[in-house]
Amino acid sequence: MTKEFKIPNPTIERLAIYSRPLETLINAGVPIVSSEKLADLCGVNPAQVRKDLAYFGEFGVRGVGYEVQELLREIKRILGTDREWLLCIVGMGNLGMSLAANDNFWKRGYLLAAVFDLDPAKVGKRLSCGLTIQSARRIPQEVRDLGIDLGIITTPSREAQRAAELLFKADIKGILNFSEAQVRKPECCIVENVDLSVKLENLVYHLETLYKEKMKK
Amino acid sequence: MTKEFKIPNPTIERLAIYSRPLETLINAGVPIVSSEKLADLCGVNPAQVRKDLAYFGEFGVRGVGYEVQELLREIKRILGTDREWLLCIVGMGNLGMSLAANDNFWKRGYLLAAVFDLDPAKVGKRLSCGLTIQSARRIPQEVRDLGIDLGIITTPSREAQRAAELLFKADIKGILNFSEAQVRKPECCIVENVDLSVKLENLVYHLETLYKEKMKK
DNA sequence: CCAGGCATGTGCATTATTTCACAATATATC
DNA sequence: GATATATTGTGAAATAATGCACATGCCTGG
Repeated sequence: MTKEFKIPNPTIERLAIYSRPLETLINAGVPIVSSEKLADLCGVNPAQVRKDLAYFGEFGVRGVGYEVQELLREIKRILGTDREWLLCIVGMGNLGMSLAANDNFWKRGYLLAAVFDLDPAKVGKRLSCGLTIQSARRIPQEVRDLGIDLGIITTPSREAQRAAELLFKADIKGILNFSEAQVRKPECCIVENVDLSVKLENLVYHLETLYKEKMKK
Repeated sequence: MTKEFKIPNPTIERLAIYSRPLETLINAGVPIVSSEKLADLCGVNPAQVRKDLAYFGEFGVRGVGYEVQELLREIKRILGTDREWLLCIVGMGNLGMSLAANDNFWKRGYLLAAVFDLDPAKVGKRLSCGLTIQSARRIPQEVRDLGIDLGIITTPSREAQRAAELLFKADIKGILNFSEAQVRKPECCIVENVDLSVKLENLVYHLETLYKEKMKK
């Protein structure tokens, strides 16, 4: 099939999800996995798994299942995580520092190439990963020079726009925005927002609703 | 209208999103906001804003707009963030520590009541917020005693299930799971997964796709 | 007190996503 | 080699979410 048309966004997110248990299965030496098993491991519908994969090709063998290693390789190729991506972090507060030190990020072929902060007091500080915090003013230059692909914004909300502008100046292609602010962006740059409290509030809503329903009965 | 039936999940997530610029507008002393303005601030469609709100009542005035303070109050009431929620964090690695210190979380009426770790070496360490890291073994007892509503899992993936089990033992109602592992859970507990690398991979996919398309032309 | 303007609330069409159900096709068994 | 069994790939149905377009109703100014 391999239609390159209109892949649903949820499909992309799930492909990343699928890759987690696949890694585990590889470590466990499991050679083959069925859509049913994989779906179960990810908490989704088996037909969903098959359809998601079918957007990109026929990776399975009927009556058998999917070869685990091959499937993971294909998913990585689809997502683009089979090559190295250079990243930088802007905003070395708690969250920024924690991401810089977070294995889950860096073990998957992402390479943290620079870290910046708007606060002069933080500039010059050395991280355990070997990088030194640079002034955010250096972003346009440094991002270009190093060929950084992607920026992560972990500044306070009020500084997020400024951080973003600096990244735009370097013609950065993508931004992962952990601040709560909506960032105004040029056409050419993709911004993905990750608002951690939204998830928390979502959870609270569902708990509250559950509780209210219980009260009614 | 006030149908309490079948609220779309995306609606809930957006309500939380709407509350961010509303806080800013309040600080700026703006009394009224239109669905168009709010939609613009959040990067969504104005009709969407109106429809989302309409699920829960009529909060606006036709020909005028929404009273900012009242709207925020209503949204908080809907989400359940108008009352205090007690939280605990399990897994005091980089991410756990960073969340514990993250204002965005605690300023919104959430109260961090306890922090735990499975690693004995970390137990006893004191955080800047005043809490002391406790052994995860104490979770069932402590969560009950303090009446903690909600747990945040920031352990490595391989320990996530164990952390979750301990929380289940205390009959916790909700879990925000930052590990990459899918957690098997009983019916009565709501688990919300937040996989930070998924977002990164999503971004990478879109960049890669954009790039490939550019190559074709 | 009425008319004009404006922004909400909402029925309905459209679009997107999920799930079902089954044909297709591989392997294992006899 | 035929048959039973398993599991994929996929069209079509069902479900969910979005966005349009306009009737509705409030406010202002004359």
